[in-house]
Amino acid sequence: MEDRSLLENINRHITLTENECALFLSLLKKKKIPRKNKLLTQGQLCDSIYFVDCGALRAFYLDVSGKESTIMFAVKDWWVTDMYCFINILPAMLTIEAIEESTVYQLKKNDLEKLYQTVPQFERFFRILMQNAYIREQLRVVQNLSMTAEERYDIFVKKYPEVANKVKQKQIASYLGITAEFLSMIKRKKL
Amino acid sequence: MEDRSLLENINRHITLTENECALFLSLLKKKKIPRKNKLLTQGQLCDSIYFVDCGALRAFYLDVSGKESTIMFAVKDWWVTDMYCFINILPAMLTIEAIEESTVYQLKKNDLEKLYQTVPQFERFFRILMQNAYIREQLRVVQNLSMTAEERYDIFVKKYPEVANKVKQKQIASYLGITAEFLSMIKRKKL
DNA sequence: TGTAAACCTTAAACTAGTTTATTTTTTTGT
DNA sequence: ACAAAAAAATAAACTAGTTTAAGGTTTACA
Repeated sequence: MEDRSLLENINRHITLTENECALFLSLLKKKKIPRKNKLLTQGQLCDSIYFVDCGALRAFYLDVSGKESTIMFAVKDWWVTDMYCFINILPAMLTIEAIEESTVYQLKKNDLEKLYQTVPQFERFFRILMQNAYIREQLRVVQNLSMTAEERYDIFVKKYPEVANKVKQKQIASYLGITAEFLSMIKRKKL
Repeated sequence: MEDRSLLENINRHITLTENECALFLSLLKKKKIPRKNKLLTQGQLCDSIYFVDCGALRAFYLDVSGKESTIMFAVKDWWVTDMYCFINILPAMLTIEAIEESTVYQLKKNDLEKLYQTVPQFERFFRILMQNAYIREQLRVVQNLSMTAEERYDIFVKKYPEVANKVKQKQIASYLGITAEFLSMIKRKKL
């Protein structure tokens, strides 16, 4: 078995029996996503959540004018989906794209619901997951409201150095809510 | 008993026995917060989460330069706390203030942990609560990144009309991440 | 290995939103 | 009901971040 990182991720918060582990693993489907391919495309029904085993992905919103806003990067050990559309089983607002070749475990909405019923501990696991996600997004809102682009850039690089090294500058800019040109200016100023 | 709105809030997502209900209610402490008083002050240990029975409150972050950023408004049926500091039992980063006289139910962190153990259904309840909170914040991030202040204002008024009518304009401005002066300009333009 | 495409930089003109200051209006506590 | 304080409006000068456009550099893949 080579699903260690996923099980470790789960064991950090709940304790499962052998059988429960086996059941959980049986619901997952391993997927390999080549670089630049999409795990989810805007408009397509979003019925799955994904755990990243390796690689790096980016979730972004494409507005009518063609501008991309990066919502999140997902690297090893992150869970990713378009949560709003996943929960309400709606066509996705977000697109999720592999920045580099990635391997993910897919868990379908129906199977997750089944899981909640047969192994209620997963309610706890996802409660903690959602809690952390909420806290993270709320912190980001505070920062977007109260800080300059430069401050936000510094914090981003400090908080996610592996991501900052891996992704394109224009993608970082679109995560920070600024243009690639302005980010370039910010960086020059630092030299 | 006059705790109907809280129990209805909970029954929307989980089903409790009489005993479980009674246990839950026994952990709550009703608090009346006069207008302009604080439920939580920046720097003070945040060990409770609150359910708003009536009234209206505002959670905001005060930065070093003295600028306030409104993180959320909480009216009837909302849960509110400084989630990051609540979860990690840290001094609060946020201040929560009553905009008008409000009544809340206080639930302490320790009691919530107890509740998770004795009535695991609450894991489900708070899983759903956190999920909704996450989705809400994520949507806000998308809007902050991709929309102008005017668009964000229109959406805010449409989404939370009761709040928009109740709170001061400068508080709405600080929720949108703009100055009160600029919001004033936006509104004039609409006439 | 070459070449097209994507990315990054630079810079000048521009604009959305800020700052500061003054006046008017509304709210509040007594 | 009144005085004081807080909030809202207006306006001019300013600045953080955008837009457009051009040139230079790296990346991808045929």
